[in-house]
Amino acid sequence: MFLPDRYVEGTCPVCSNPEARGDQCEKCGSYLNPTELKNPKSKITGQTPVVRETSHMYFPLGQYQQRLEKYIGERNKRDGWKDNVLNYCRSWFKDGLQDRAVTRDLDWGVKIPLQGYENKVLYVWFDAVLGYISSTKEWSQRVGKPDEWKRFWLDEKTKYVAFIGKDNVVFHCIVFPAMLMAWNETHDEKYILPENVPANEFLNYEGQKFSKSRGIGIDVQDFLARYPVDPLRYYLAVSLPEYRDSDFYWRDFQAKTNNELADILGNFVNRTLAFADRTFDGVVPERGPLGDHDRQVLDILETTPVRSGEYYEHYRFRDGLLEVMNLARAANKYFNDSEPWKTAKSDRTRCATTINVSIQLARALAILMEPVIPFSSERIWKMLNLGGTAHAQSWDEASELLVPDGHRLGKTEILFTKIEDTVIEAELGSAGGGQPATPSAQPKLADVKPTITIDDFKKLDLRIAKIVQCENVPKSEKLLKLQVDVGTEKRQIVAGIAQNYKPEELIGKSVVVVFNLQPAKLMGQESQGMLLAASDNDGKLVFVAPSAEIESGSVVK
RNA sequence: GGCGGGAUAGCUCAGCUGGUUAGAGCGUCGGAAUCAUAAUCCGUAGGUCGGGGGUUCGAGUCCCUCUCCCGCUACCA
Repeated sequence: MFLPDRYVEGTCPVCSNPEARGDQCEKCGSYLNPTELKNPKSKITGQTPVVRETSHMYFPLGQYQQRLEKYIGERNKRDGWKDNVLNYCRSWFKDGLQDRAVTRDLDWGVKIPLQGYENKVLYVWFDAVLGYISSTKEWSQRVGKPDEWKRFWLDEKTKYVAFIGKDNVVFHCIVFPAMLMAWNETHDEKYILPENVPANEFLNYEGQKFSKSRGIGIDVQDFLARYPVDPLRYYLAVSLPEYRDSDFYWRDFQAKTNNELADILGNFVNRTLAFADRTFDGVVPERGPLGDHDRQVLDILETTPVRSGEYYEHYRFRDGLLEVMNLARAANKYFNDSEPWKTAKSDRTRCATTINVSIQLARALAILMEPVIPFSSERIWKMLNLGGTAHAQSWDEASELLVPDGHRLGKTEILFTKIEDTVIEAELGSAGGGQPATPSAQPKLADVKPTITIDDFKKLDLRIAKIVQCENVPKSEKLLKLQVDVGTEKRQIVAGIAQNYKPEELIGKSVVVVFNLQPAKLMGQESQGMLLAASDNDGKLVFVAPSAEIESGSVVK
């Protein structure tokens, strides 16, 4: 078989690290080809791999370095790229871009659609980015407009922004643009290049990394079956990992939903419409002469779309959203300061003006919040009984007072339901605060291996061994060095169970070992065999032991 | 161990090329108000900007070092 690059191990030509992988040296970070390694060894068998001739297709990435640097420089100047993205790219340019093989000799993956290449597949990141284009083509066929995809990829006026996580910067800033440049050189169809790649950091879950296999995190389907989508969208927008990793905390989710969405935004819309309903029979009252309070809040209304829009244009979503929420806060203050419940009795004109302006504010909020909470925005729009959709309104006209006097309002309803403590506690598990939620999905079992014969099994020589001595392996996090008695002799076994057992608690214990395993060196320590242990999905690990006392060296079969 | 990213108010985070009394949202506490999903509004408190050096007239912001977190990776049960 052809070894995948990463299964070839050898000495790094850059930093002489003896354990560099065929695709990358972990020590110095260099990206390598397997043949660049000195003393290459198969990671599977330990044998020296033989270089077998095969033909691969290469992408001449090196030829594009200058153009890529120019391209990124220009786009940065035009659209302001993020520092972390630029730094990442610079380090690549500094090392010099290398030509990259874009095919692999694997039996899975996207096949090369050419004669003579039946056994080859595309390198995963080469086809993944192309999938962006393929999927729009597929979509346009499905909707019966086979050319519609061209609007996305071939129209110079289209602004292509790649929203990604920090681990994908190189493919979206360097590899994919180079691929598109290469195509554009020789074809009449000219593809557009990313205008910006505002990579985010990572979103974690209750202080831990999201992990599907370990069941850590949220299953969106599952989540949406229990909660409406808008609070999640709001929470994600407000805690987006724009500059550093951030966390999804259930407590925080609850607080943002209750204290911000429901209390500030939802309550303003509600108190305004409820007031209009009761005092003006659900009809927009006439806006009279403006007072100081009116003018103040209208000033804020006027600048909000501009300021917020400015942030959004620069991919600063948290700040953009904060500006809009500040408008909602100002609206509440305005309502308070104007005291319409008093002027309703003392100064009807004044009261009418306050409510009129408040309704204009509600309309503006529906439009300005729409990118983040589209469904709730449409609900506000309906409550205001305005035609069309909030989505279709012009951002810049959000600040105009377009709800006419005498307009009949729709039915008022609660916009956001608060999340009770008990619900959050249930999510966190009865064990209580701060703990990650128990995975709702079934734990994933290890892949089932192919059936073996009894003869295969007989190749294993399993024996009972008693641990007579045990110590930590220096500079290792997982390894313990064991001296075991296997009846006829003593052996040294290195086992990766240091995170689950302390050396002293193992002494005197009987375990099962693989007696005829080829010896290996781990962290410089000779290991003559292998200790059997069981592990679960959370990395918990227990060694296998006989159920009763039995002589060391006994054969397990 | 290697590589990378962090460490700023109780919490979540902003602080650009170093420059006046370090900011926001939420939370705390006190007050006002009562139209509203007990929602709102005002005010208050709270930080040796992880520790220690250094550069500088001046550092959260630059350099060195240490500590601690997190991730990846190597150790493969």
